Amino acid sequence: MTNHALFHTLHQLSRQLTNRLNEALKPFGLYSAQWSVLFALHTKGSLTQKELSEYLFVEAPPMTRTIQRLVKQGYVSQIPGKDKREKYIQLTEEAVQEFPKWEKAVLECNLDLLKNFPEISQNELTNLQSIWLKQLL
Amino acid sequence: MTNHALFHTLHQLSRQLTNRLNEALKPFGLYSAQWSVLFALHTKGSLTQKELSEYLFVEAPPMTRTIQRLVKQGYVSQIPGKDKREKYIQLTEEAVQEFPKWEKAVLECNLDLLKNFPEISQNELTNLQSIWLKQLL
DNA sequence: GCACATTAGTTACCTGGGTAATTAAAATGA
DNA sequence: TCATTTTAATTACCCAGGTAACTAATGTGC
Repeated sequence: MTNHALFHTLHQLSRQLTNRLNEALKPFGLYSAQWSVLFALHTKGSLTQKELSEYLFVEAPPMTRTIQRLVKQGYVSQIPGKDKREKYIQLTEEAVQEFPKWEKAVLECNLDLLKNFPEISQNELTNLQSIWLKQLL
Repeated sequence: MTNHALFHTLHQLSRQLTNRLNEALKPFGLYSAQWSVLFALHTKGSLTQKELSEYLFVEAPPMTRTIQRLVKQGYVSQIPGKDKREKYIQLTEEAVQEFPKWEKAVLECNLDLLKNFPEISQNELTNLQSIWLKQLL
């Protein structure tokens, strides 16, 4: 069963990457899940929690928690929508100011993670993963 | 930054696979982390918790928890070693009996996950992941 | 032998993600 | 209109994995 190796390796890889990212974000008091939200908001602008959780393929409850932590840290604000069930989430000024530092740290982390892994392999890997993931969703 | 897609996709894939595996194990009251321990013990025989956590690249505390749950369910027993700090973990008779059912469910799950993903691609993916992971550890 | 360092395992507490049940607002339909 | 259903977000409670601090047993050096 070579299958087994496939699943096992993927799991290990995912954990390694998350751990390293958390390490890189530590100086800023941020965690990987928070970063994914901040990054999404930075590229997409204001989003409801529903839109955020759909975009990041995460269920609503963990999204609520991550956002609450970001609110507490002052990096994100919740703005009631016209539909009063919805809450629009957006970066605070402080977050917009700090963002470049965070992004730099993440990019350096990613570069370090990939430094001995040829770019061609990276692209192949991305392609294969995307194809598989698309079939699973 | 195509990098971003690489990390994001890998993370999504890993979560999908874990969720599906948990779904497949649900009828047996088992979870993915428990299965990885049961599988390791089935192929390697008796192992200390230290050996188990090193083999599965998991820290000691989560391993303790997973094992305690397996003990409670009667699928694993802890046997004090000659070195009284160590605990040897091994499958109970019940676990040995049930194992084939569990394995069948997992194999079917894996087959289903891979059914539309060509075998060549599977092998490429496994190779690329292994190479990358080896560089990270 | 005995003080000290190391090691296996545990405990407490954190983030990350999941489901089930709940609440409040909006949409629907007779 | 008003009862019913749907939906966004939350709460409570799981499992998975991480670090820090602790306990108890084993090694080490003097």
